[in-house]
Amino acid sequence: MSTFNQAAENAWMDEFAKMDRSRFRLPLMSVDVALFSLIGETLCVLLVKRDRQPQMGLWALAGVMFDPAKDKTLEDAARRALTVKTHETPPYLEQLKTFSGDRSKDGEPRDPRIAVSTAYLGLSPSDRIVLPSKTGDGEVGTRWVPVDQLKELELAFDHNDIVREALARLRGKVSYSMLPARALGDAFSLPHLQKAYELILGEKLDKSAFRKKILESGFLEEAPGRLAQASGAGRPSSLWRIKQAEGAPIATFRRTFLA
Amino acid sequence: MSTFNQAAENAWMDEFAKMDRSRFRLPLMSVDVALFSLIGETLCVLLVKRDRQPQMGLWALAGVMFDPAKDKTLEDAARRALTVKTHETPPYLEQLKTFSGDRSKDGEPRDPRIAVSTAYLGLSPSDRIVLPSKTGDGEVGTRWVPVDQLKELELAFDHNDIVREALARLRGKVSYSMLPARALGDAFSLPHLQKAYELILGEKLDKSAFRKKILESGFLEEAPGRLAQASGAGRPSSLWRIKQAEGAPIATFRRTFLA
DNA sequence: GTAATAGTGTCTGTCAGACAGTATGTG
DNA sequence: CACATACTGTCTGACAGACACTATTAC
Repeated sequence: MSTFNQAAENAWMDEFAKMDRSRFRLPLMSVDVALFSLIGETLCVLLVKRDRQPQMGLWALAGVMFDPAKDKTLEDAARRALTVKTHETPPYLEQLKTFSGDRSKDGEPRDPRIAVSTAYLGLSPSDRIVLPSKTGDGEVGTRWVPVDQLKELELAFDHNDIVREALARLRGKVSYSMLPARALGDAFSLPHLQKAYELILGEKLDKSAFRKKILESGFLEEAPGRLAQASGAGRPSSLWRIKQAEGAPIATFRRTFLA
Repeated sequence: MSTFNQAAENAWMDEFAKMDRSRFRLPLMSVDVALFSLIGETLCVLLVKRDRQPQMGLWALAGVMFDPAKDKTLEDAARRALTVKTHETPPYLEQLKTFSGDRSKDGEPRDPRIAVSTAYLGLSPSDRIVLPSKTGDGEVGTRWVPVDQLKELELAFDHNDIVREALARLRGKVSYSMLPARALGDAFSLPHLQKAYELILGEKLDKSAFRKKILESGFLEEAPGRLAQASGAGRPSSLWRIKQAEGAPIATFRRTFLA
Protein backbone atom coordinates (compact mmCIF):
# COMPACT_ATOMS: atom_id res chain seq x y z
CA MET A 1 0.00 0.00 0.00
CA SER A 2 2.97 2.27 0.52
CA THR A 3 3.97 4.31 -2.48
CA PHE A 4 7.51 4.72 -1.29
CA ASN A 5 10.07 4.37 -4.07
CA GLN A 6 13.71 4.07 -3.09
CA ALA A 7 15.10 4.64 -6.60
CA ALA A 8 13.19 7.90 -6.97
CA GLU A 9 14.42 8.99 -3.57
CA ASN A 10 18.04 8.31 -4.50
CA ALA A 11 17.68 10.33 -7.70
CA TRP A 12 16.21 13.21 -5.74
CA MET A 13 19.05 13.11 -3.21
CA ASP A 14 21.57 13.48 -6.05
CA GLU A 15 19.74 16.59 -7.15
CA PHE A 16 19.53 17.92 -3.63
CA ALA A 17 23.25 17.55 -3.08
CA LYS A 18 23.91 19.88 -6.01
CA MET A 19 21.48 22.53 -4.83
CA ASP A 20 22.65 25.87 -3.58
CA ARG A 21 21.45 25.99 -0.01
CA SER A 22 21.82 29.74 0.25
CA ARG A 23 18.54 30.13 -1.58
CA PHE A 24 16.77 28.82 1.51
CA ARG A 25 15.97 31.36 4.18
CA LEU A 26 17.61 29.60 7.09
CA PRO A 27 17.76 30.71 10.69
CA LEU A 28 21.02 30.54 12.58
CA MET A 29 21.03 27.72 15.14
CA SER A 30 22.90 27.93 18.37
CA VAL A 31 23.14 25.70 21.42
CA ASP A 32 23.42 27.12 24.94
CA VAL A 33 24.03 25.25 28.17
CA ALA A 34 22.90 26.19 31.65
CA LEU A 35 25.45 24.25 33.69
CA PHE A 36 24.74 24.12 37.41
CA SER A 37 26.98 23.10 40.26
CA LEU A 38 27.14 23.34 44.02
CA ILE A 39 29.98 25.63 44.99
CA GLY A 40 30.37 25.29 48.72
CA GLU A 41 26.87 25.87 50.04
CA THR A 42 25.52 27.65 47.00
CA LEU A 43 23.81 26.56 43.79
CA CYS A 44 25.62 28.31 40.95
CA VAL A 45 25.39 28.53 37.18
CA LEU A 46 28.33 28.86 34.80
CA LEU A 47 28.48 32.18 32.96
CA VAL A 48 30.85 33.43 30.31
CA LYS A 49 31.57 37.02 29.41
CA ARG A 50 30.94 37.50 25.70
CA ASP A 51 34.13 38.56 23.94
CA ARG A 52 32.63 39.29 20.54
CA GLN A 53 29.63 40.90 18.93
CA PRO A 54 26.72 40.80 19.25
CA GLN A 55 26.07 41.57 22.93
CA MET A 56 29.80 41.81 23.56
CA GLY A 57 30.60 42.42 27.21
CA LEU A 58 27.44 40.90 28.64
CA TRP A 59 27.47 37.67 30.65
CA ALA A 60 25.98 34.70 28.87
CA LEU A 61 25.55 30.95 29.11
CA ALA A 62 28.18 28.77 27.47
CA GLY A 63 27.13 28.40 23.86
CA VAL A 64 28.23 27.70 20.32
CA MET A 65 26.73 27.87 16.88
CA PHE A 66 25.43 24.47 15.85
CA ASP A 67 27.65 23.29 13.03
CA PRO A 68 26.67 20.04 11.28
CA ALA A 69 30.29 19.70 10.15
CA LYS A 70 31.44 19.53 13.78
CA ASP A 71 28.38 18.31 15.64
CA LYS A 72 26.51 15.15 14.75
CA THR A 73 23.79 16.01 17.23
CA LEU A 74 22.68 19.02 19.24
CA GLU A 75 23.97 17.30 22.34
CA ASP A 76 27.40 17.07 20.74
CA ALA A 77 27.24 20.81 20.24
CA ALA A 78 26.28 21.29 23.88
CA ARG A 79 29.29 19.27 24.96
CA ARG A 80 31.47 21.28 22.62
CA ALA A 81 30.18 24.50 24.16
CA LEU A 82 31.28 23.26 27.57
CA THR A 83 34.63 21.79 26.63
CA VAL A 84 35.53 25.06 24.96
CA LYS A 85 35.09 26.74 28.33
CA THR A 86 35.95 24.08 30.85
CA HIS A 87 37.71 21.19 29.08
CA GLU A 88 35.25 18.80 30.67
CA THR A 89 31.86 17.33 29.87
CA PRO A 90 29.35 17.14 32.72
CA PRO A 91 27.99 13.87 34.09
CA TYR A 92 24.43 15.05 33.54
CA LEU A 93 23.24 16.80 30.40
CA GLU A 94 19.66 17.03 29.22
CA GLN A 95 17.90 18.95 26.51
CA LEU A 96 15.73 21.67 28.01
CA LYS A 97 13.85 23.49 25.27
CA THR A 98 14.39 25.27 21.99
CA PHE A 99 13.96 29.02 22.20
CA SER A 100 12.80 31.24 19.37
CA GLY A 101 10.98 34.52 18.97
CA ASP A 102 11.18 37.26 21.57
CA ARG A 103 12.59 37.34 25.06
CA SER A 104 10.25 38.01 27.94
CA LYS A 105 12.10 40.95 29.49
CA ASP A 106 11.34 43.56 26.85
CA GLY A 107 9.76 41.72 23.94
CA GLU A 108 12.86 42.25 21.83
CA PRO A 109 13.96 39.45 19.50
CA ARG A 110 15.90 36.91 21.51
CA ASP A 111 18.89 37.33 19.20
CA PRO A 112 19.37 40.22 16.75
CA ARG A 113 20.65 37.72 14.17
CA ILE A 114 17.39 35.76 14.25
CA ALA A 115 18.96 32.69 15.80
CA VAL A 116 17.05 29.82 17.27
CA SER A 117 18.73 28.27 20.29
CA THR A 118 18.38 24.82 21.75
CA ALA A 119 19.11 25.05 25.46
CA TYR A 120 20.58 22.26 27.55
CA LEU A 121 20.54 21.74 31.30
CA GLY A 122 23.72 20.38 32.86
CA LEU A 123 24.74 19.41 36.37
CA SER A 124 28.26 18.67 37.51
CA PRO A 125 30.41 18.36 40.61
CA SER A 126 32.35 21.59 40.83
CA ASP A 127 35.67 19.81 41.20
CA ARG A 128 35.35 18.30 37.75
CA ILE A 129 35.19 21.74 36.17
CA VAL A 130 38.41 23.70 35.79
CA LEU A 131 37.80 27.27 34.80
CA PRO A 132 40.30 28.93 32.50
CA SER A 133 42.52 31.43 34.25
CA LYS A 134 41.98 35.15 34.05
CA THR A 135 42.28 36.89 30.73
CA GLY A 136 45.05 39.35 29.99
CA ASP A 137 43.44 42.52 31.26
CA GLY A 138 42.68 40.98 34.62
CA GLU A 139 39.03 40.43 33.82
CA VAL A 140 37.70 36.99 34.67
CA GLY A 141 35.99 35.61 31.57
CA THR A 142 34.27 32.55 33.07
CA ARG A 143 32.52 32.48 36.42
CA TRP A 144 30.24 30.49 38.70
CA VAL A 145 27.38 32.80 39.68
CA PRO A 146 24.98 31.99 42.54
CA VAL A 147 21.50 31.55 41.14
CA ASP A 148 19.95 33.96 43.60
CA GLN A 149 22.14 36.74 42.19
CA LEU A 150 20.66 36.32 38.73
CA LYS A 151 17.71 38.57 39.40
CA GLU A 152 19.98 41.61 39.40
CA LEU A 153 22.21 40.48 36.54
CA GLU A 154 21.28 41.25 32.95
CA LEU A 155 22.41 38.40 30.73
CA ALA A 156 22.92 38.46 26.97
CA PHE A 157 20.13 37.51 24.57
CA ASP A 158 17.26 35.70 26.32
CA HIS A 159 19.59 33.88 28.66
CA ASN A 160 17.75 35.15 31.72
CA ASP A 161 14.70 33.31 30.39
CA ILE A 162 16.72 30.18 29.71
CA VAL A 163 18.28 30.08 33.16
CA ARG A 164 14.90 30.61 34.77
CA GLU A 165 13.40 27.67 32.93
CA ALA A 166 16.46 25.52 33.53
CA LEU A 167 16.27 26.19 37.24
CA ALA A 168 12.57 25.37 37.31
CA ARG A 169 13.23 22.08 35.53
CA LEU A 170 16.12 21.25 37.81
CA ARG A 171 14.03 21.86 40.92
CA GLY A 172 11.07 20.05 39.47
CA LYS A 173 13.09 16.95 38.75
CA VAL A 174 14.74 16.84 42.14
CA SER A 175 11.72 15.46 43.94
CA TYR A 176 11.33 12.41 41.75
CA SER A 177 14.84 11.60 40.62
CA MET A 178 18.38 11.02 41.78
CA LEU A 179 19.48 14.14 39.96
CA PRO A 180 21.26 15.93 42.81
CA ALA A 181 23.64 13.00 43.11
CA ARG A 182 25.11 14.18 39.81
CA ALA A 183 26.36 17.27 41.55
CA LEU A 184 28.43 15.14 43.90
CA GLY A 185 31.51 13.05 43.30
CA ASP A 186 31.60 9.34 42.56
CA ALA A 187 31.01 8.37 46.19
CA PHE A 188 29.14 10.41 48.74
CA SER A 189 27.41 10.14 52.11
CA LEU A 190 23.67 10.35 52.60
CA PRO A 191 24.00 13.53 54.69
CA HIS A 192 25.92 15.00 51.78
CA LEU A 193 23.26 13.95 49.34
CA GLN A 194 20.53 15.36 51.53
CA LYS A 195 22.40 18.65 51.69
CA ALA A 196 22.57 18.68 47.87
CA TYR A 197 18.81 18.18 47.67
CA GLU A 198 18.26 20.94 50.18
CA LEU A 199 20.56 23.39 48.44
CA ILE A 200 18.92 22.82 45.07
CA LEU A 201 15.40 22.97 46.48
CA GLY A 202 16.17 25.78 48.89
CA GLU A 203 14.31 23.92 51.64
CA LYS A 204 15.03 21.66 54.63
CA LEU A 205 14.12 17.99 54.39
CA ASP A 206 13.41 15.45 57.11
CA LYS A 207 16.35 13.13 57.64
CA SER A 208 14.39 9.99 58.34
CA ALA A 209 11.96 10.30 55.44
CA PHE A 210 14.77 11.25 53.12
CA ARG A 211 16.88 8.21 53.94
CA LYS A 212 13.94 5.87 53.73
CA LYS A 213 12.93 6.99 50.26
CA ILE A 214 16.42 7.24 48.85
CA LEU A 215 17.37 3.78 50.00
CA GLU A 216 14.05 2.22 49.00
CA SER A 217 14.43 3.67 45.53
CA GLY A 218 17.23 1.24 44.85
CA PHE A 219 19.35 3.73 42.95
CA LEU A 220 22.24 3.61 45.35
CA GLU A 221 24.62 0.91 46.42
CA GLU A 222 27.09 1.03 49.24
CA ALA A 223 30.59 2.07 48.27
CA PRO A 224 33.60 0.84 50.20
CA GLY A 225 34.96 3.06 52.94
CA ARG A 226 33.60 5.63 55.33
CA LEU A 227 33.84 9.37 55.37
CA ALA A 228 35.13 11.20 58.40
CA GLN A 229 33.51 14.52 59.20
CA ALA A 230 35.33 17.56 57.93
CA SER A 231 34.82 19.20 61.30
CA GLY A 232 36.43 16.23 63.02
CA ALA A 233 33.75 15.36 65.50
CA GLY A 234 30.85 12.99 65.02
CA ARG A 235 30.26 9.51 63.71
CA PRO A 236 31.67 9.04 60.21
CA SER A 237 29.11 8.36 57.51
CA SER A 238 29.18 5.44 55.14
CA LEU A 239 29.65 6.05 51.47
CA TRP A 240 27.24 5.36 48.62
CA ARG A 241 27.35 5.58 44.88
CA ILE A 242 24.83 5.49 42.05
CA LYS A 243 24.21 1.94 40.97
CA GLN A 244 25.65 1.33 37.54
CA ALA A 245 22.66 1.34 35.20
CA GLU A 246 21.74 -2.32 35.10
CA GLY A 247 18.79 -1.59 32.88
CA ALA A 248 16.30 1.18 32.75
CA PRO A 249 14.83 2.80 35.86
CA ILE A 250 16.03 6.32 35.36
CA ALA A 251 13.89 8.42 37.59
CA THR A 252 11.60 6.98 40.16
CA PHE A 253 10.77 7.35 43.66
CA ARG A 254 7.51 8.84 43.03
CA ARG A 255 6.10 10.56 46.08
CA THR A 256 7.19 14.05 46.93
CA PHE A 257 9.30 15.24 49.79
CA LEU A 258 7.25 18.35 49.72
CA ALA A 259 3.65 19.06 50.39
CA MET B 1 31.47 46.65 35.59
CA SER B 2 29.77 45.60 32.38
CA THR B 3 31.74 46.26 29.23
CA PHE B 4 28.63 46.27 27.05
CA ASN B 5 28.68 48.98 24.41
CA GLN B 6 25.48 49.68 22.53
CA ALA B 7 27.09 51.81 19.81
CA ALA B 8 29.59 49.10 18.95
CA GLU B 9 26.78 46.59 18.80
CA ASN B 10 24.77 48.73 16.41
CA ALA B 11 27.77 49.12 14.12
CA TRP B 12 28.28 45.38 14.15
CA MET B 13 24.65 44.73 13.30
CA ASP B 14 24.96 46.94 10.22
CA GLU B 15 27.86 44.82 9.08
CA PHE B 16 26.01 41.61 9.83
CA ALA B 17 23.02 42.65 7.78
CA LYS B 18 25.23 42.95 4.71
CA MET B 19 26.86 39.56 5.19
CA ASP B 20 26.20 36.69 2.86
CA ARG B 21 24.64 34.07 5.05
CA SER B 22 25.33 31.27 2.62
CA ARG B 23 28.90 31.13 3.86
CA PHE B 24 27.60 29.68 7.13
CA ARG B 25 27.06 25.96 7.19
CA LEU B 26 23.49 25.96 8.35
CA PRO B 27 21.27 22.98 9.03
CA LEU B 28 17.75 22.92 7.68
CA MET B 29 15.17 23.40 10.42
CA SER B 30 11.78 21.81 10.34
CA VAL B 31 8.88 21.64 12.78
CA ASP B 32 6.75 18.52 13.16
CA VAL B 33 3.58 18.10 15.19
CA ALA B 34 2.26 14.94 16.80
CA LEU B 35 -1.41 15.85 17.09
CA PHE B 36 -3.49 13.45 19.15
CA SER B 37 -7.23 13.12 19.43
CA LEU B 38 -9.81 10.68 20.71
CA ILE B 39 -11.70 9.23 17.77
CA GLY B 40 -14.58 7.30 19.23
CA GLU B 41 -12.93 5.04 21.79
CA THR B 42 -9.43 5.21 20.37
CA LEU B 43 -6.45 7.48 20.89
CA CYS B 44 -5.21 8.47 17.44
CA VAL B 45 -2.45 10.57 15.93
CA LEU B 46 -2.72 12.65 12.78
CA LEU B 47 -0.59 11.40 9.87
CA VAL B 48 -0.04 12.80 6.41
CA LYS B 49 1.17 10.94 3.37
CA ARG B 50 4.25 12.69 1.99
CA ASP B 51 3.60 13.96 -1.52
CA ARG B 52 7.13 15.07 -2.31
CA GLN B 53 10.75 13.99 -1.90
CA PRO B 54 12.44 12.98 0.25
CA GLN B 55 10.61 9.95 1.66
CA MET B 56 7.75 10.51 -0.75
CA GLY B 57 4.92 8.05 -0.19
CA LEU B 58 5.62 7.37 3.47
CA TRP B 59 3.29 8.48 6.23
CA ALA B 60 4.62 11.31 8.37
CA LEU B 61 3.62 13.79 11.04
CA ALA B 62 2.31 17.16 9.94
CA GLY B 63 5.36 19.35 9.41
CA VAL B 64 6.81 22.38 7.66
CA MET B 65 10.21 23.91 7.20
CA PHE B 66 10.76 26.64 9.74
CA ASP B 67 10.84 29.90 7.80
CA PRO B 68 11.70 33.06 9.73
CA ALA B 69 9.95 35.05 7.03
CA LYS B 70 6.67 33.30 7.83
CA ASP B 71 7.10 32.15 11.41
CA LYS B 72 8.02 34.45 14.26
CA THR B 73 8.43 31.49 16.59
CA LEU B 74 8.71 27.73 16.31
CA GLU B 75 5.23 27.47 17.75
CA ASP B 76 3.94 29.64 14.91
CA ALA B 77 5.49 27.15 12.52
CA ALA B 78 3.82 24.28 14.35
CA ARG B 79 0.46 25.99 14.00
CA ARG B 80 1.16 26.60 10.32
CA ALA B 81 1.96 22.91 9.86
CA LEU B 82 -1.46 22.06 11.26
CA THR B 83 -3.51 24.72 9.52
CA VAL B 84 -2.02 23.61 6.23
CA LYS B 85 -3.48 20.17 6.84
CA THR B 86 -6.58 20.82 8.90
CA HIS B 87 -7.43 24.54 8.78
CA GLU B 88 -7.56 24.58 12.55
CA THR B 89 -5.19 25.16 15.43
CA PRO B 90 -5.49 22.80 18.40
CA PRO B 91 -6.48 23.96 21.90
CA TYR B 92 -3.35 22.39 23.35
CA LEU B 93 0.10 22.67 21.82
CA GLU B 94 3.38 22.17 23.62
CA GLN B 95 6.97 21.93 22.53
CA LEU B 96 8.24 18.38 22.96
CA LYS B 97 11.89 18.17 21.99
CA THR B 98 14.28 19.03 19.20
CA PHE B 99 15.54 16.03 17.28
CA SER B 100 18.89 15.78 15.55
CA GLY B 101 21.36 13.09 14.62
CA ASP B 102 20.26 9.55 13.84
CA ARG B 103 16.98 7.78 14.26
CA SER B 104 16.79 4.81 16.61
CA LYS B 105 15.37 2.26 14.16
CA ASP B 106 18.45 1.74 12.04
CA GLY B 107 20.95 4.40 13.04
CA GLU B 108 20.44 6.22 9.76
CA PRO B 109 20.45 10.04 9.80
CA ARG B 110 17.02 11.23 10.85
CA ASP B 111 16.71 13.22 7.63
CA PRO B 112 18.90 12.76 4.55
CA ARG B 113 19.05 16.55 4.17
CA ILE B 114 20.59 16.98 7.63
CA ALA B 115 17.57 18.75 9.04
CA VAL B 116 17.03 19.38 12.70
CA SER B 117 13.40 19.15 13.73
CA THR B 118 11.62 20.68 16.68
CA ALA B 119 8.68 18.45 17.55
CA TYR B 120 5.44 19.64 19.12
CA LEU B 121 2.77 17.70 20.97
CA GLY B 122 -0.83 18.68 20.29
CA LEU B 123 -4.17 17.54 21.63
CA SER B 124 -7.54 18.42 20.17
CA PRO B 125 -11.18 17.38 20.16
CA SER B 126 -11.67 15.46 16.94
CA ASP B 127 -14.68 17.50 15.93
CA ARG B 128 -12.57 20.63 15.69
CA ILE B 129 -10.38 19.05 13.03
CA VAL B 130 -11.71 18.80 9.52
CA LEU B 131 -9.57 16.61 7.33
CA PRO B 132 -9.18 17.53 3.68
CA SER B 133 -11.12 15.29 1.34
CA LYS B 134 -9.53 12.50 -0.65
CA THR B 135 -6.93 13.32 -3.24
CA GLY B 136 -7.57 12.84 -6.92
CA ASP B 137 -6.41 9.27 -7.27
CA GLY B 138 -8.65 8.10 -4.47
CA GLU B 139 -5.83 7.92 -1.93
CA VAL B 140 -6.56 9.55 1.38
CA GLY B 141 -3.69 11.93 2.13
CA THR B 142 -4.46 12.77 5.78
CA ARG B 143 -5.57 10.25 8.36
CA TRP B 144 -6.17 9.61 12.04
CA VAL B 145 -4.22 6.49 12.98
CA PRO B 146 -4.78 4.60 16.27
CA VAL B 147 -1.61 4.76 18.32
CA ASP B 148 -1.52 1.02 18.88
CA GLN B 149 -1.21 0.50 15.12
CA LEU B 150 2.00 2.50 14.99
CA LYS B 151 4.22 -0.43 15.89
CA GLU B 152 3.58 -1.98 12.48
CA LEU B 153 3.66 1.27 10.50
CA GLU B 154 6.95 2.64 9.19
CA LEU B 155 6.84 6.41 9.26
CA ALA B 156 9.06 8.82 7.35
CA PHE B 157 12.29 10.17 8.86
CA ASP B 158 12.51 9.56 12.63
CA HIS B 159 8.81 10.16 13.10
CA ASN B 160 8.34 6.81 14.81
CA ASP B 161 10.75 8.07 17.48
CA ILE B 162 8.93 11.37 17.75
CA VAL B 163 5.51 9.79 18.15
CA ARG B 164 6.86 7.41 20.77
CA GLU B 165 8.24 10.26 22.85
CA ALA B 166 5.14 12.36 22.33
CA LEU B 167 2.96 9.54 23.56
CA ALA B 168 5.16 9.01 26.61
CA ARG B 169 4.94 12.70 27.45
CA LEU B 170 1.20 12.77 26.93
CA ARG B 171 0.69 9.80 29.23
CA GLY B 172 3.12 11.15 31.77
CA LYS B 173 1.33 14.45 32.00
CA VAL B 174 -2.11 12.94 32.33
CA SER B 175 -1.71 11.95 35.96
CA TYR B 176 -0.87 15.42 37.19
CA SER B 177 -2.73 17.74 34.87
CA MET B 178 -6.07 18.49 33.29
CA LEU B 179 -4.64 17.68 29.89
CA PRO B 180 -7.22 15.11 28.75
CA ALA B 181 -9.91 17.77 29.06
CA ARG B 182 -8.31 19.37 26.00
CA ALA B 183 -9.43 16.39 23.97
CA LEU B 184 -13.05 17.12 24.82
CA GLY B 185 -15.33 19.91 23.78
CA ASP B 186 -16.05 23.11 25.69
CA ALA B 187 -18.37 21.39 28.16
CA PHE B 188 -18.23 17.77 29.22
CA SER B 189 -19.41 15.41 31.92
CA LEU B 190 -17.15 13.86 34.53
CA PRO B 191 -17.82 10.34 33.22
CA HIS B 192 -16.72 11.63 29.82
CA LEU B 193 -13.58 13.13 31.28
CA GLN B 194 -12.79 9.94 33.15
CA LYS B 195 -13.19 7.99 29.92
CA ALA B 196 -10.72 10.36 28.23
CA TYR B 197 -8.19 9.75 31.01
CA GLU B 198 -8.69 6.03 30.71
CA LEU B 199 -8.33 5.97 26.94
CA ILE B 200 -5.13 7.97 27.04
CA LEU B 201 -3.66 5.97 29.90
CA GLY B 202 -4.98 2.67 28.62
CA GLU B 203 -6.14 1.78 32.14
CA LYS B 204 -9.31 1.81 34.27
CA LEU B 205 -9.63 4.38 37.07
CA ASP B 206 -11.72 4.35 40.21
CA LYS B 207 -14.76 6.57 39.86
CA SER B 208 -14.82 7.86 43.40
CA ALA B 209 -11.15 8.71 43.64
CA PHE B 210 -11.22 10.28 40.21
CA ARG B 211 -14.10 12.60 41.00
CA LYS B 212 -12.66 13.59 44.34
CA LYS B 213 -9.33 14.61 42.90
CA ILE B 214 -10.64 16.32 39.82
CA LEU B 215 -13.11 18.42 41.77
CA GLU B 216 -10.65 19.20 44.56
CA SER B 217 -8.14 20.40 42.02
CA GLY B 218 -10.30 23.41 41.32
CA PHE B 219 -9.71 23.39 37.60
CA LEU B 220 -13.31 22.84 36.69
CA GLU B 221 -16.47 24.84 37.15
CA GLU B 222 -19.99 23.72 36.57
CA ALA B 223 -21.40 24.58 33.16
CA PRO B 224 -25.13 25.16 32.68
CA GLY B 225 -27.21 22.22 31.52
CA ARG B 226 -27.10 18.48 31.84
CA LEU B 227 -26.18 15.79 29.42
CA ALA B 228 -28.55 12.94 28.71
CA GLN B 229 -27.03 9.56 28.08
CA ALA B 230 -26.49 8.65 24.46
CA SER B 231 -27.98 5.28 25.19
CA GLY B 232 -31.06 6.89 26.67
CA ALA B 233 -31.20 5.17 30.01
CA GLY B 234 -29.63 6.34 33.24
CA ARG B 235 -29.35 9.54 35.21
CA PRO B 236 -28.07 12.45 33.10
CA SER B 237 -24.72 13.85 34.12
CA SER B 238 -24.05 17.47 34.87
CA LEU B 239 -21.72 19.43 32.66
CA TRP B 240 -18.38 21.00 33.54
CA ARG B 241 -15.84 23.19 31.82
CA ILE B 242 -12.28 24.26 32.42
CA LYS B 243 -12.20 27.34 34.60
CA GLN B 244 -11.01 30.34 32.65
CA ALA B 245 -7.42 30.92 33.83
CA GLU B 246 -7.86 33.37 36.68
CA GLY B 247 -4.18 33.31 37.45
CA ALA B 248 -1.57 30.65 37.45
CA PRO B 249 -2.22 27.10 38.67
CA ILE B 250 -1.49 25.23 35.48
CA ALA B 251 -1.03 21.64 36.47
CA THR B 252 -1.76 20.31 39.88
CA PHE B 253 -3.41 17.55 41.50
CA ARG B 254 -0.31 15.93 42.49
CA ARG B 255 -0.84 12.36 43.58
CA THR B 256 -1.12 9.66 41.04
CA PHE B 257 -4.16 7.65 40.08
CA LEU B 258 -1.76 4.86 39.53
CA ALA B 259 0.39 2.83 41.84
C1' DG C 1 32.78 11.34 80.32
C1' DT C 2 30.80 15.38 76.52
C1' DA C 3 29.92 16.97 72.03
C1' DA C 4 28.73 16.12 67.52
C1' DT C 5 27.05 13.86 63.79
C1' DA C 6 25.11 9.26 61.66
C1' DG C 7 21.52 6.46 61.54
C1' DT C 8 16.80 3.96 63.32
C1' DG C 9 12.11 3.21 65.41
C1' DT C 10 7.59 4.64 66.22
C1' DC C 11 3.53 7.27 65.99
C1' DT C 12 0.07 9.88 63.57
C1' DG C 13 -2.62 12.36 60.16
C1' DT C 14 -3.60 12.26 55.41
C1' DC C 15 -5.04 10.35 51.39
C1' DA C 16 -5.68 7.04 47.35
C1' DG C 17 -8.25 3.29 46.20
C1' DA C 18 -11.97 -0.18 47.06
C1' DC C 19 -16.54 -0.83 47.31
C1' DA C 20 -21.10 -0.40 48.82
C1' DG C 21 -24.69 2.51 48.96
C1' DT C 22 -27.91 6.38 47.31
C1' DA C 23 -29.90 9.51 43.60
C1' DT C 24 -32.12 10.36 39.35
C1' DG C 25 -33.11 9.63 34.97
C1' DT C 26 -35.66 6.29 30.88
C1' DG C 27 -38.79 2.79 29.47
C1' DC D 1 -41.88 -1.24 38.57
C1' DA D 2 -36.86 -2.63 36.54
C1' DC D 3 -32.79 -0.94 34.84
C1' DA D 4 -28.98 1.94 33.92
C1' DT D 5 -26.09 5.38 34.86
C1' DA D 6 -24.59 9.44 37.99
C1' DC D 7 -22.95 10.49 42.21
C1' DT D 8 -21.61 9.98 47.50
C1' DG D 9 -20.10 7.93 52.00
C1' DT D 10 -17.18 5.05 54.53
C1' DC D 11 -13.52 2.02 55.49
C1' DT D 12 -8.73 0.62 55.21
C1' DG D 13 -3.99 0.09 54.17
C1' DA D 14 0.02 2.69 52.87
C1' DC D 15 2.96 6.17 53.54
C1' DA D 16 5.14 10.93 54.35
C1' DG D 17 6.62 13.67 57.93
C1' DA D 18 7.56 14.59 62.90
C1' DC D 19 10.33 13.53 66.43
C1' DA D 20 12.52 10.88 69.84
C1' DC D 21 15.70 7.52 70.25
C1' DT D 22 20.22 4.78 69.63
C1' DA D 23 25.07 4.32 67.49
C1' DT D 24 29.65 5.69 66.70
C1' DT D 25 33.18 8.66 66.26
C1' DA D 26 36.65 12.72 68.22
C1' DC D 27 38.22 15.00 72.08
